[in-house]
Amino acid sequence: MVDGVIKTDLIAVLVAVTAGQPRVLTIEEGSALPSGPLQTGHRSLQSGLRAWVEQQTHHPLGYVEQLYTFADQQPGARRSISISYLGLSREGAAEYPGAAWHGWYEYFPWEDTRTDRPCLAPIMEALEGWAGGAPSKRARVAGLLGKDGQGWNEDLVLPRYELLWEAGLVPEAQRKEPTTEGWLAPGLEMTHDHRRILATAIARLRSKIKYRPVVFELLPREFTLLDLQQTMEAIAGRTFHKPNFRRFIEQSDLVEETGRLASGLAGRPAKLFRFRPAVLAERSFTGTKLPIVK
Amino acid sequence: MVDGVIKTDLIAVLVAVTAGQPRVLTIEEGSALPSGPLQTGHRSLQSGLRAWVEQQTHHPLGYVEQLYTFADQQPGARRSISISYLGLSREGAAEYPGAAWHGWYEYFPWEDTRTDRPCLAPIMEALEGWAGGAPSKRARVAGLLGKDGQGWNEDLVLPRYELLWEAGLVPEAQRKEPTTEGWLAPGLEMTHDHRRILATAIARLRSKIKYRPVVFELLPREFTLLDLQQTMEAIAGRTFHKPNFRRFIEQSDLVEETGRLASGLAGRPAKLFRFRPAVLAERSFTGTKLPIVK
DNA sequence: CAGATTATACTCGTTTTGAGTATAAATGGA
DNA sequence: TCCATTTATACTCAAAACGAGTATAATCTG
Repeated sequence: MVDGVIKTDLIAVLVAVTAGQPRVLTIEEGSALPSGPLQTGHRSLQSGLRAWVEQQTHHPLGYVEQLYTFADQQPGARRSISISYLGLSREGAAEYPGAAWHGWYEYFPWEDTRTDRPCLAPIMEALEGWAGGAPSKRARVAGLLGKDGQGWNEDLVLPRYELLWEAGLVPEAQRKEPTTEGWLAPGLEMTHDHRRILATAIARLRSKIKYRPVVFELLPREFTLLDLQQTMEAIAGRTFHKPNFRRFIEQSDLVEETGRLASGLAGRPAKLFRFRPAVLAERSFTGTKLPIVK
Repeated sequence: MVDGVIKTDLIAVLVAVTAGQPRVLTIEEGSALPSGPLQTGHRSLQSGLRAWVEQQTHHPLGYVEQLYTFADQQPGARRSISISYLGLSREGAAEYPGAAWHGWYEYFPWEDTRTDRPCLAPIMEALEGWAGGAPSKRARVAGLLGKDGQGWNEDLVLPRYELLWEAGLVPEAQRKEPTTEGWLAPGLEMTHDHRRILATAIARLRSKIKYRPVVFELLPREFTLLDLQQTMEAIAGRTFHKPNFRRFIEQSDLVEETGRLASGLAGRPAKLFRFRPAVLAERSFTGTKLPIVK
């Protein structure tokens, strides 16, 4: 093996939000993300990624941004590099055999604070058992999970996952060094470090949506303000204060009325909006915080 | 050449702030960043980076975070991947032959808005000439450079550099397709795409410093509030309102008094501060905007 | 000791947040 | 038909944060 010469994989986390649930495009029964090796024929990293995703899922790749580059440390085996990407899109009508959309909270049930989280209590208990009397470990658990949801920071998806890994509460951790068969946190598993990559993608999207207008990649051309709010709530895993959310959207000059009304549903019909052209051409939306309900 | 097997380089942007000037560690007379191929002996990407930086500059690598992964598209040549990193540190006393700290505004004179920028007028002029009558190009120029510093967004370092590249105003652009010998923007050049990587690093740091307490990596253990302000100003390339900056720091619970006073300089001696332990253990500092002087 | 220099402490009006209430326009069943 | 239900939209109001100043304190220099 020549120094500096290495196998390179491209991995995609493709996200859509359907009916208030964020979903991720998977292959192999939801246990893996679309991926494949970078090949000589690929003109660029992104076009290589595009080729693999379209071959494996027949889903077109829209907005894409780079996430992170990992090195796999397989002892004995050839080293490999994984370059991961986050893509935003909408769930298509056509399904392709082998490809399926899965709710991302199936993989991270503790990350959805919009509803009650029955899983949280046992996780806290297991983590406190793991931390024992060590003050630094106890502080880490408290800082990442918060006391009864107090001070929950939705951006810390990856540190929380890594904490569960260190505590041996996710099956992936058992793969490398199978210790005592203990209690495991709920949530679907993935091959290799794909679940870790998904955690990275969720964190990135949760953080980015606050200061960059990327939501519109996830919505149809026309939508109601409630659609917009629920899409952002789904991603953040939190609920927002409705009047303040509207004010926030108005102030940021994000959308404009189309003049049409939504129909069919119960209650007073909502106005339909579209994103303003300046927003689509990448604009501010800067710095403001989301009006999260306490 | 086997599919998916590729040469991988590690590149470091090491930043320090000395005497109110941000500096970057370079080799080869300031024309290149420390870098080298990933090797079999390297235990991880970061440890490989560490080895190269220490070999080429004898400077220890402290806080490091990944920046971006590029693919080089050399027609005919073997494809290569570059994984770039941002490191924060302090300028050491010892110098190593071949390694040198250069002010980062030597490479991007137009990015330092703390003082007058005589370079800005000719750059605007050249860009307006390039844009001609095309409205989309004119809008892009106006949005990125602002009208006489109005609405300058310090985070857009990379888009501005790319604009200059497209307009043929940086020498790197001439390397690929040497066109007419026109006027060039001031600023030092670098090999390959190293100046582009530096732009990425500056942008990342400017953005990150607003919502994460990373400054302390750049300051000594004890410092005055003015030291802190000037370090942040150097990075942002802007000046802040002093009373409001102090209020901002107090509110964010970032620092605590050490009880000692700075000595030796003119004027009333300043209290010395240190970062609070909770900050070093990665805490909030979230969302707030910097008190920029208008 | 006077003046320059730097640090630090307040003030004050404006904007932005957080939280809540009131009214409007549809649907659906009694 | 009418009334309860549901959803949308429009205001209100106090607290906190922000932007832009001014005033005072403690040093050094000559």
